[in-house]
Amino acid sequence: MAARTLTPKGEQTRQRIILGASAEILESGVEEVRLEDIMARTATSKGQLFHYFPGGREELVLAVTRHETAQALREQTEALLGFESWADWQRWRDAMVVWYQGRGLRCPLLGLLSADAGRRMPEAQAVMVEFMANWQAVLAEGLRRLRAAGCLAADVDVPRAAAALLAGIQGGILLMITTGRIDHLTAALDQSATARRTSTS
Amino acid sequence: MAARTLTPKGEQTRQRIILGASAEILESGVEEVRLEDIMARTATSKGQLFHYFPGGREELVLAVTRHETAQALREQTEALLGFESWADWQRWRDAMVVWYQGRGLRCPLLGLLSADAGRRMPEAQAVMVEFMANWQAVLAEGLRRLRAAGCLAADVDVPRAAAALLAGIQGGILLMITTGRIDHLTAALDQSATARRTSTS
DNA sequence: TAGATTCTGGACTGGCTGGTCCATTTTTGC
DNA sequence: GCAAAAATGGACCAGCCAGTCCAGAATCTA
Repeated sequence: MAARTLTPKGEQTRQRIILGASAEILESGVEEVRLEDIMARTATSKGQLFHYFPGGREELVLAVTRHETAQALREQTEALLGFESWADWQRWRDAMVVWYQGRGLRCPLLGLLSADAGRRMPEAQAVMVEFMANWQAVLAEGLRRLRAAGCLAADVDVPRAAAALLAGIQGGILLMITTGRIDHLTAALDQSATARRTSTS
Repeated sequence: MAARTLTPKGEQTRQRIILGASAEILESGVEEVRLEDIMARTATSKGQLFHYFPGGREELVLAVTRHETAQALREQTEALLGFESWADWQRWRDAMVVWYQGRGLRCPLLGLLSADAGRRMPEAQAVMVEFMANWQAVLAEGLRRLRAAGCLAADVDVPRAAAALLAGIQGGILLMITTGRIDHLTAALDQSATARRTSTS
């Protein structure tokens, strides 16, 4: 917020804190993470934390939220806007599964919007809302391309299908985190497209 | 856990605490609720809280989790095991939407399994896992009945469809809580069945 | 080089809140 | 009616942790 001047070194430290906090949150969840944990992981002092994030814990979490959403949106955009064939969809679907498996069935974002976190941090929630809208738009564009390529029935309501797909993904991830199983996610991903498929590849 | 003797009066107080805690959690989220809030709402003292829940906060939350999951499962079972026609499905779908709207787009359960809560309270998480499995089974039975009634294509993979449906519901609720909109939930519910429908009613 | 600015470290504080403890009152069972 | 058991009220404690503060080191700028 405040237009403060940061030296290169300062900028570096700031980034290190965001990355460390991000990792810490992924592992333990927002509520669970203590400033001390972040200090330990990033080898910083309390003075530094409040120097770079005068708003304290809340501002830091907000920065992490921004960082993670931007990252995720970038990756999804890159993957989905290239859709031109059924194989592309399959690749993306598989990549999603692998991505989460590689992270031990955790999600860097879902921990950020636990039901109550939003109430306490409206700014972070706003970021999440915007992120979801953007992701949905990207999903819609991907589906539109698939439809254009003839992989989906011509009468598919793309925006609505994208909404359902996003819900399926989120629920799949939630259930993955809760149950430790990934089959809800795969089932949701598969249903979203195969049900509307015009023909088998 | 401990086989303690409760007088009718005691049992009544215990129930009052669970109900009050449940309402408080619905409104503010698990992490946000303080014992003091529950005491105020239920007109009880700290002595009573620890008298009925020797395990303290954690035991109380566990009791609430058990209470809410049992309640939800009862309602869903009642609704879904009666499925005999397409109209039944429509009624259930509409009822789901109305139910959440009536609660101000909140969910008594989703707040209980925020990503990190599970790590801190494995017992509550286990209850949630079991609940999800049961709900999914009930959904599967509902779909099976629909298929038997000829409302769904005969080749629908019911267990997998149920998994996808559950994911869609959870994600829809999550997005409802986050964004304040209910259209993801409706899109997920509708897609799950309409895509597989054999014919229009 | 010198003064200003930024960066870093860490001791300290204040409030919050879960949990303990016990005295008192009410209910139970005989 | 009367012990015993259960229920209730609330004062008190202790640990945790975000946030404050300031002194000193490093870095920039002129």
